[in-house]
Amino acid sequence: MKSAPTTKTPLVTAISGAIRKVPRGRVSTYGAVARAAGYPRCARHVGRVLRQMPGLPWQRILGSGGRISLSREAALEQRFLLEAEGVRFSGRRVDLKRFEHHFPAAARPAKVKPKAKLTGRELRPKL
DNA sequence: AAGATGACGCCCG
DNA sequence: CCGGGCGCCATCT
Repeated sequence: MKSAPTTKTPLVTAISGAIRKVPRGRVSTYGAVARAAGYPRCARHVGRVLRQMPGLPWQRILGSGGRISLSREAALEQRFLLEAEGVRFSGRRVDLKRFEHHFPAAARPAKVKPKAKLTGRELRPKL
């Protein structure tokens, strides 16, 4: 097999827990889930968890801006499942204003390196 | 132990 | 709006 069956690291537990809280008819994003789980910089790992943990409402997790971040076919299925539970699309994306699930409160940021508070390109002076 | 990976996110042109 | 690039970071090989 390719990867470990159920690698239950704290990160996986926290992230899958957050994903499970997204109710039917609502959606969230990789980044939001990561933050809610206490791992603000681990948006990428959310996808990994969705892949390895069975039983998660994977279709409710979207990329930033409410866009589906899966390959064509899988994207079709995700959209289909979401529409089936009442989530509607505006073009290629879901209107997060109306369907995004708001997590109560992000657990205390797990031991993530303090690093900089700046985001994305900004922490790179590039000059 | 070092390098590669990836269901991401953000900025730029 | 879209593609190109790079930063993040836990896991996997």
